[in-house]
Amino acid sequence: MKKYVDVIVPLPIAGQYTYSLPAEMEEKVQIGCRVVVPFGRKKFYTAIVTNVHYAAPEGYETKDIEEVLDSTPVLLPKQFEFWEWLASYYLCTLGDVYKAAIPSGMKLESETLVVYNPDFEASASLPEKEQKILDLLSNDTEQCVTQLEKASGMKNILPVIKSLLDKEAIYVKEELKRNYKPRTEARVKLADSGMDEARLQQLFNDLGRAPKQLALLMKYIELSGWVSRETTLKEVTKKTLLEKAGGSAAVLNGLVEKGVFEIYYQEIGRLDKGMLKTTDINLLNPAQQQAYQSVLQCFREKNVCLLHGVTSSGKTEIYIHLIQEVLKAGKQVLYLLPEIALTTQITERLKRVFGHRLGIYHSKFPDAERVEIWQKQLGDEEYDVILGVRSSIFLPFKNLGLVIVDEEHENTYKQQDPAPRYHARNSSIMLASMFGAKVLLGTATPCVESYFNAISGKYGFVELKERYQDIQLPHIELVDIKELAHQKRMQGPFSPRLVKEIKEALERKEQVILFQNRRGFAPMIECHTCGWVPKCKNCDVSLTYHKGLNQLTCHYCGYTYQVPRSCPACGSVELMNRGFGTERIEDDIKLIFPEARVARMDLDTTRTRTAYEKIIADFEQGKTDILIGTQMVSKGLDFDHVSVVGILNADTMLNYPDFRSHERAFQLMAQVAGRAGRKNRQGLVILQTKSPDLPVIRQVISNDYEQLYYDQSAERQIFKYPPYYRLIYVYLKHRKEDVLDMAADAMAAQLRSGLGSRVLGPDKPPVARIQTLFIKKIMVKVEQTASIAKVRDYLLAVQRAIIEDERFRSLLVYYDVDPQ
DNA sequence: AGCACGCCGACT
DNA sequence: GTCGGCGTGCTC
Repeated sequence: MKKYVDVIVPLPIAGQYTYSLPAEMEEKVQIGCRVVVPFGRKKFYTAIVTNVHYAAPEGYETKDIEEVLDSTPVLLPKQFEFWEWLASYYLCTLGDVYKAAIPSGMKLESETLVVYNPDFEASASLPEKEQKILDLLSNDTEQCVTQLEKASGMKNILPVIKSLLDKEAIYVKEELKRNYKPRTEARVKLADSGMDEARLQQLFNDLGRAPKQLALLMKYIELSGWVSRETTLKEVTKKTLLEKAGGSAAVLNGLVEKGVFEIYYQEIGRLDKGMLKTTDINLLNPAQQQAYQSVLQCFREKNVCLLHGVTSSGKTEIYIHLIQEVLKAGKQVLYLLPEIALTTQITERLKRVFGHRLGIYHSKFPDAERVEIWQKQLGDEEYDVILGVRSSIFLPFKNLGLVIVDEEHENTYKQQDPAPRYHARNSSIMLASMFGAKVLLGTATPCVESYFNAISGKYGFVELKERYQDIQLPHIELVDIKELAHQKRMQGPFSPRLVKEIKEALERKEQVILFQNRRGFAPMIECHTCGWVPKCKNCDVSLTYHKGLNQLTCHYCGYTYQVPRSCPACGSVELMNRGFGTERIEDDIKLIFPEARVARMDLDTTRTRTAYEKIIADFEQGKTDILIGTQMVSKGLDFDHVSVVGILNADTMLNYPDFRSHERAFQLMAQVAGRAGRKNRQGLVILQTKSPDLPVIRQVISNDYEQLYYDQSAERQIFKYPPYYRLIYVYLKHRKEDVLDMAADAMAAQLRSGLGSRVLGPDKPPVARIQTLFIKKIMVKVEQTASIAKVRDYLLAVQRAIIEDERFRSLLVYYDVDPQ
């Protein structure tokens, strides 16, 4: 009987595809293995097998599997179950989940291969370029286009290839290229396997006139342990041999040519083997000890526990003790951190304690490293502790015992743009429940939903109010910049009070952090005469001016524009900058304090991992006096000499049109404020705002999270927001605005017929056009008690009905479940 | 997502 | 008359 497999392809298409198996692959394939499949006319993809069966599909001819890539599954049954849950909960396809879950090195890439046609006879002489390519191919009959380009030294040979193709001198073959190449290391061994004392002596004599080669040989004899007559010689790498013997590669090559040495390549892992020797873990102070015991107590009854600990209360130490406990029981731990908080400070701390049992999964690491971690977790020597970012919830775990979600309130745990739009915190709770594992959520400023779940008894709840080593909380001073601006007493973005405090801090040789949650130079430029503002042609947003590049940039699509010399609307040459971005703050502060050493940390200055680490290291070592930055400066960093923190403009955060804006502003300001003041010294925070009377500002000043929570939760109950209701945003996109409007109205009406007043909108989102597509948003608010499966099925049914209408065929629909 | 097929405007 | 624009539908 013929065997068939059902597979997931890495594309945003619903459903799975069925392929037939050639007889020789029948035994090889298993559920969870990767296979290469032809898809469409000429494409090949790496797909994942979800089912093996004998049921021939009806209605179409199956294609054969091209290749089976694994002999054992790379996707475990629990993982697949988790993928299915994630796709259904977040309303996306399994293909979307697959794309996000698996490191790209484990998927193959299609690359065009050009093949020589030996039967070709030219009827006339070929153009020079074509002949050259053909000659190259006759030597090596299968080469890829990039290879040929390099070998011929010609640029853009595609037209040449095309012409040759038309003449049938060559043809193309679609081949899959393995992205992931194992790393190899060059090693040296004696070419003569039967080497003995006598032959060696002979060799020494022969090399008498080549002292450098002789020295190298002697070093090899020493390093390999040949002298001590060990039965198996030690492996000697080319690198160490050259280093220790002080020879050059040319000397070694000489010996290889004489047939003394042979070079061979050994596949090696990229992963840091880690220190085997680890330090003892720190003892907990009484407050930590008590919190630790309470967490353990909570886990007896509840599966999730919220640990609310003020900044600098030493939560990490509590995590370490818990991990130790779980490891003793022979289970694995997943420790999640938001990307910006995954710094060397924390990785070093954990490495010291867990040594080679710890694996780090970071998106800024090379992909090959992520592939190796994945493979390692499938093997017998898997890491027991994974410290990782959002996507590490997709790693294969065998016996997960605990998930720690540090800084659980961080909204970067929610993936925004490409689907799957999943929340790593919430998804990890599901993942843990599949393993019967526990989840610990830790933060100084819990997200309203988590706090609600904690005080309502759904989660366990532990508080830690004492700061480690009695570090005092900073003193926060409010400065009303609206009043000061009226009196024309502001120096750009700085109040006189802030300038004074910075000056004094610098005189005391202390450091300053300035926080402005906007990158670029100016959020927009404006014509002084007519008020014209340049906008992106693809998106409905004003452009940000970047002085360093002297360009206007769209922060939504990344498109850049030249700065106009004059206003295209009225011709005036008076274009002014409006508002302040981090770049402009940097310029202004340099004018006021020309002596100070200033650094800026935002998305633009930290494109690479090293750049980020350098800025941090310089600041830590006191090489910089003032650090200006976006929210990046607020995360997971402990600096010892910061005495003043300036929050330049709280209003940009507070005015954000979103039900979470006050919660988020509180979290951000509390985190930034926490950077001020260390041992024995109280730090000072200058909080500049135009709305000093807002309750949230008072709550920041008194560090009163509970009051914030009660205000926010009351508001959310009235306006039907989480945690009382579950939110789903339905996004509709279309190239034509009028079609979009009609479709959105039709869809909202149809949704309302089933869900009534739970449906709001359609609305124009703040950015109503991105990358030439117009956008509308419908908001759906459902009761927490409602069946999410029913709501999901209803949404999808309505979507299908709308797409049926031929006017709306090219309408794009996607969902954001539990939007952040 | 790609890619092919198919139907309408500006060019040899 | 055709080349090429993008709107539409399909991929086992």
